[in-house]
Amino acid sequence: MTKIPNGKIAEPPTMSDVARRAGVSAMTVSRALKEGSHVSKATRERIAQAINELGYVLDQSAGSLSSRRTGFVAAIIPSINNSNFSDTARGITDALEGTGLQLLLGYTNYSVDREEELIEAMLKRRPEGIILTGGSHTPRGRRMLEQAGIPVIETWDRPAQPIDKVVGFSNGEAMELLVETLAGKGYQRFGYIGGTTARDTRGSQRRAGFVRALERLGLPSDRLISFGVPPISMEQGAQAVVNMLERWPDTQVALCVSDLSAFGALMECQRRGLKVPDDIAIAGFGDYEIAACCHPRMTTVNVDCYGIGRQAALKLTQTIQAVSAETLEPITLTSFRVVEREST
Amino acid sequence: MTKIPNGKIAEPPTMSDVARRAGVSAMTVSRALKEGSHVSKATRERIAQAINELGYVLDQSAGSLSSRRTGFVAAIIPSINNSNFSDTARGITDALEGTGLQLLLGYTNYSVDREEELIEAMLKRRPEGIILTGGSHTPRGRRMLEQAGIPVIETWDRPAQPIDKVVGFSNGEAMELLVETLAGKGYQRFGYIGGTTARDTRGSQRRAGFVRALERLGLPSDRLISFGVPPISMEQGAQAVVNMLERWPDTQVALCVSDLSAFGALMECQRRGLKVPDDIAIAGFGDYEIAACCHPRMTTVNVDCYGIGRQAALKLTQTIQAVSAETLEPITLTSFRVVEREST
DNA sequence: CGGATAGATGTTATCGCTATCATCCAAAAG
DNA sequence: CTTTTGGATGATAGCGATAACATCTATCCG
Repeated sequence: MTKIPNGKIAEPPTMSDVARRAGVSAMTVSRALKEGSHVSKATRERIAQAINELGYVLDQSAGSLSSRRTGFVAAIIPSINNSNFSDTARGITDALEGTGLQLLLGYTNYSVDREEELIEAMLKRRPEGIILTGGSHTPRGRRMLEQAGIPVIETWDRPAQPIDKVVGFSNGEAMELLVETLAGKGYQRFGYIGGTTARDTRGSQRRAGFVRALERLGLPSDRLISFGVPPISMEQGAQAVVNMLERWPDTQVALCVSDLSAFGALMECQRRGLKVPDDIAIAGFGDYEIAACCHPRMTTVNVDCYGIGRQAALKLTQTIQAVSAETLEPITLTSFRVVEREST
Repeated sequence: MTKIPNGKIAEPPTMSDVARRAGVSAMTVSRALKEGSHVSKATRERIAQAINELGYVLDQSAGSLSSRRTGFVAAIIPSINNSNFSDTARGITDALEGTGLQLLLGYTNYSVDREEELIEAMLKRRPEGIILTGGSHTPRGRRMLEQAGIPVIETWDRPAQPIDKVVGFSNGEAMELLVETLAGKGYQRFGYIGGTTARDTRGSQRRAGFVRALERLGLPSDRLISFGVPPISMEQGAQAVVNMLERWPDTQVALCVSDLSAFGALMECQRRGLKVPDDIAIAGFGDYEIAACCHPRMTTVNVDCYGIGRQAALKLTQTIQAVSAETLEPITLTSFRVVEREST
C-alpha cells in the first residue's frame, strides 16, 4: 500500500489529478490516452510526465461505463490443464492481438452447472462477445446467452441448435474416420475406452461415432469400457485397458477418447510386457504433444485446436464490427485428420 | 441480438427498468440482488419476476464503480498449458470460492514484456489483489505493482526483494535435495538438461542448485546441456539427452529441468534401446501426472502446486481484510519432496 | 397508549471516465 | 483582408449502479 506522510492510505490518483498537474482538462488527458485523437505534442508530453509522476493507471471500468465498451471478450473452456483447450485459448489470444480486446478466461471443470455460474459471472461484466466450448448448456445458461445481445460462438462441436455462431467439427465423424482408417489396415476387433457421461458431450459423441462406424462396417461394436467423469486421467486409461483385456482378451485395437488415456493404456501394456502394436494396438484422440513423443509414437486424430480458437475470435470480432450481421457464415467447420504412427 | 418489433436493437434493460416494472425504486432492486439486505419477501418476489421477464443481468462494472469493489483478483502465470501452473490456478479458484471474488487469469508465455503488458491491462480493471508467478519483472511492471495500492503475492519462487507477500519455495534448494538424494544412492556422474535463459528464472535457479550441490559433494558439475526458451517441449528433452550422451557417454544420471523434458529424454532412450535406469537414470522436476504414469515411472521432485495457489489466494484475501496488515507473515514457504521411482 | 425500535423503502449524490457539443485559434483559401 | 476549415481544447451531462442518509411504517414494551 502506498502511504502518504500522515499515515493514511493514499487514494489512487484519478484522471482529474493528472489533468490538474498537467494544467489541462480531464478530457484532454482522456484523449491523450487514446490512440488517434488530436492532442498537441507538447500537451501530450506534459500529460505523460504527470502520469509518470503520479503513477496513474487508467480506470478502465469507469471508462467502459461511459463509453459502453468494456474491451474484453469472455471464453469458457472445460479445463485449462488440457493442452487441446489451452491451445484454443492461445488461438483466441493471438487473434485478439491488436483488436484492443482482452481475453477473460474461465474454466468449468467439465461441469455444466459451473458453466452456468461462469456465464452469469462473465455477463455481469458485460463482455463484448463470448466463446464457449461445446453446445450443451443449462437452460438458464442458454437463455442468458440468447438475451445477452452479444455475439456467442460455440466451439469444438456442431450443436444441433446453435445459439448463434459455431466454429467446430463433428467429434463423431472424426472418430468414424479413425475407425475406418484402422479397419482399412485390417483390424477387426475394436475396443473403446472412454466415458459416456452427459458431462462430456464430446466424449459421448466420439463413442457414438465409434459404434456407428463399426455397425456400418458390420463389425462388433460392443467392446466399450467406461470410466468416471472427466477430466480423464492417464491412470484411468491404464486401468481401463486392463479391464478391457480381461473381458475381451482378443481385442486387436483399443481406441481411446483422448491421447491422455491412450498414453496411460500404452504404458500399462508395456509394464505388463505386451508389445504395442503387435499384441494390441492403441490409438488416441487429440494429437497432444505426448502422442508424437511417446514410444511407440501414438496414432491419433489431429484436431485444429489452435485454429478453432483463432477462427472463433475472428468470427467474434467480425460479428462485433459487422454492419449487417447476416452476411457472416454462421457455421465454420474446422479440419481434422488421422495421424498414423507406430502404435497401430 | 434481441430485437424489438420496430427493428431497432433493444438496449439491454437496466436496474431502473426492473424497478419500474416491479413498482419499486432502483435501490430496492439493488438490495434484493445483494445477500443479507432487508427486503420483504413479497417485494423480493416481484423483483425476481421482473428480472426474469426482462432477462436482466446486473451490470457489475457500474456497480463496482460505485461501491469501489470490483470483485475480482488477477493472476498471471507463464503458461496455461502446463499442469504445474494450472494446478496453481485451480488452487486459487478453489480458495476464492465463497469469498465473492472471481479470478481473472492471464498468461505470459514466459515473456516478461508480455507480463508487463498484462500487469497494466489487469490494473486498468482495478483488481482487488494480484498474484504473480516468480519474482522477476520489468522495472516498469514492478513500479506499477508497488503503486497499485493492492496486495501483491509473488509465487513459485523466493525473490530476493519481494514486492509485498510471497508464497513459494526455493527452486535451487529443491534441486539440491534431488542431487543429494541421488548421490546418496551412489550416482556420481550427473548431467543436467535445461535452459539457462533469463526468461525462465525458476529453471535457472534449479540449474544453479544442481551445480551448487555437486560442488559441495566434490563431484563434477560441468555436464550441462541447454536448450531454447521455454516452454520446453518433450521433444527438446529427447534431443538434449542424445546430445548429452554424445558429449559425455558415461553419464550415469540425467536431471531435467522439468518432467516434460525428462519424459522426452526417457522415451528417446527407449527408442535407442537404452535401459532406464540401468544404462542411464533419468529424473525430472514437478511431479506431473506423466511422471507417475510413464514406464518406467519417473523419479522427480514434488512441488505443492495446488497448495501454492490455495495459500496465495488465502493470503490475498487475508491481506484485503486485514485491519492491521502488519500481523501477516510476509513469506510462506511451501513444501517440496523428492519422489523416488523406477527411473533412478 | 406513547415512545422506542427495527425493518422496509425511497432520495440524493457520487464513483471516474468519455460522448457530445461548443469554443477558440491559426493556417489555408479566395 | 475576409472567410473557411479543421485541429486543439474545454464544459457539461450522463453511463448504471450503490453508499449514505432520510422516511415511513409496524411491532413491542412498560
